[in-house]
Amino acid sequence: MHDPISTAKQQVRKLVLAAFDEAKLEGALPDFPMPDFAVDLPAETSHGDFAVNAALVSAKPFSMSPRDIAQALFERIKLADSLFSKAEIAGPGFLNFFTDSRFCSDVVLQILREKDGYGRTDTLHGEKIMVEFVSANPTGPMHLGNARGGALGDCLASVLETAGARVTREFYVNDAGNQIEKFACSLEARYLQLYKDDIPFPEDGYQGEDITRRAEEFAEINGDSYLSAAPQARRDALVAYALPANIEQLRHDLETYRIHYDVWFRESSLYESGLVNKVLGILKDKGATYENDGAIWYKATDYGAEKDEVLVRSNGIPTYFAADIAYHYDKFAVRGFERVINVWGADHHGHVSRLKGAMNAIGLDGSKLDVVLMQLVRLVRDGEPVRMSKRTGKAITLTDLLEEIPIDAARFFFNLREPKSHFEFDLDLAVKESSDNPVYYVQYAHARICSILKNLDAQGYETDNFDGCDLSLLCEPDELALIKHLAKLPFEITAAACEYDPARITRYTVELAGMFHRFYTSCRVKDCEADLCLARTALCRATKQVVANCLALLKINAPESM
RNA sequence: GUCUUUGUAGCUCAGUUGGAUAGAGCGUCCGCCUCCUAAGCGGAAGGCCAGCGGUUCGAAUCCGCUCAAGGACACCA
Repeated sequence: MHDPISTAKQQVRKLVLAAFDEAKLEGALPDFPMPDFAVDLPAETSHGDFAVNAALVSAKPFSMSPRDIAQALFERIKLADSLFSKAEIAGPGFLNFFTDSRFCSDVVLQILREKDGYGRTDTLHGEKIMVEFVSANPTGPMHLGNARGGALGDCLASVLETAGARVTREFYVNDAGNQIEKFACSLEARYLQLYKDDIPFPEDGYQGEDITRRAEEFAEINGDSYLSAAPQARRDALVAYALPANIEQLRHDLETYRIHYDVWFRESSLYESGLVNKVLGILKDKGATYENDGAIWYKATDYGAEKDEVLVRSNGIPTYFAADIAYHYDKFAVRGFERVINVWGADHHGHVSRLKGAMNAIGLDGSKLDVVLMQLVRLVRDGEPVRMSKRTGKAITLTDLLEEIPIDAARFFFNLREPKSHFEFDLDLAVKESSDNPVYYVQYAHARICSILKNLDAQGYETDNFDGCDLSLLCEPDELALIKHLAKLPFEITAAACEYDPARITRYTVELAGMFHRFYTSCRVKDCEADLCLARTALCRATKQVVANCLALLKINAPESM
């Protein structure tokens, strides 16, 4: 529950502000408030562990040169009893702070103590958050966009949990509305085609083989008994069979992908509970609707939109938009989520402001809804783009993908980049079980550590009890770099949670693996002096713990051997 | 046309919210196993941060315009 980086940053800030107050009292600096300044982690190790730009940002208001301000502050900074052993003025006026060896020792001890709890913070204070993701249409199998959305949403939820939120993972089942109608007509055509020639397939129907397969399954159970049934009854029966089967398939495929939902929320339940009508009533009472051409419209233009939207079609059936407003009413007003995050494909971006506006219109706070827009995936094989339209039926499905590449690789790759990046998924690379593939690089680090510990253990070395271990012996550059990176995990979790970017953790893990491999190459654990050996064993164990914690969060296996 | 995302090494991408000499992986070239896993490590080459202006101590990052690519603009979801 403790973040070493944030703690150190706060201490730096306090030290600088105390020095500033003293300098003001002594007349060395003018009696102005200190402007906001940053405490950064420099990329360059020679710039110390924490860099402060206070002197640069205050140069103008103080009408002084940055170096002079830095000097005045530097002379009054008291490092006694702090986490730092040294401060210095550098470059145009930065104040750089160097951590004491105690900082690194404490980090290793903290990890060994907190074990799989290391990385957790209370940043979000138990906030009740829903993450709704994938929510693929139950009219067919999932595609690669769902694969990305799944890995992203699931890991985002994990990151929020690790940052202290109470998170619900939810799948919105679109089991009502137009696409179900289309689904029914497609199934009906396939069913009839089993028995008759010259049955036309609907022009806008779902052409996937899965539809044909469901129709065949239905025929195996019911035979031709529905040939003579009334069309509506026939379609209802087909949907009553195929829809639950499809939903079960979605659930199964997602479980295979290691995604487990807390709630499967059905769109149809919004009609059954009357919530859609209730929300339409609220909008009407607020005067936010009007009638035109037999349809009920929502005055979106009153709430910042460019044009109005249909809520109820002239045929009396509410639109998806109406149901979505009701759905979000349910999320906030009925179930009391403090924050809701929806992971959507970027092709839905136009819907974001409309929905938020409508939430405001019915008295909710649209700013509590955050939508993570994810750019769609472009699949590439042999350097050629692969089309993935559901309607062509030639789509690569999530299931196809997972048969072709390991789940570890899929989850890793789909979480390697920011949601908003235009993603090019190289199938050939993901399939490769070689060092080109970064997931193996990370897993190998874990396996390597396990192997070291196993060897030490077999030879009678202590690998689990580090009482009295002198961790200050860890002072090689590669050791310090590794420990300082270990220290960043809680900070990275917080950043990933705040920025809705779980890919930060994947990248952090790759960097961590690299630092371990470097440490491994330059520092031998075995065959060195006993105290140093014990300290390095402790560092190995701590590193193993952090790699394992990250991979657990991403739901990627951490192998003991490879 | 309007809105939106993106443009950084040959390729795929980072860049800690405006900081110091712009980084990593892959690919290319050159090295490193008598030794805890070489699925590893080190080094070299590779850049007008799409372009032009602006804001200030300081810009890949912020604000305009231009160019290029993806996406959205339904009584679909």
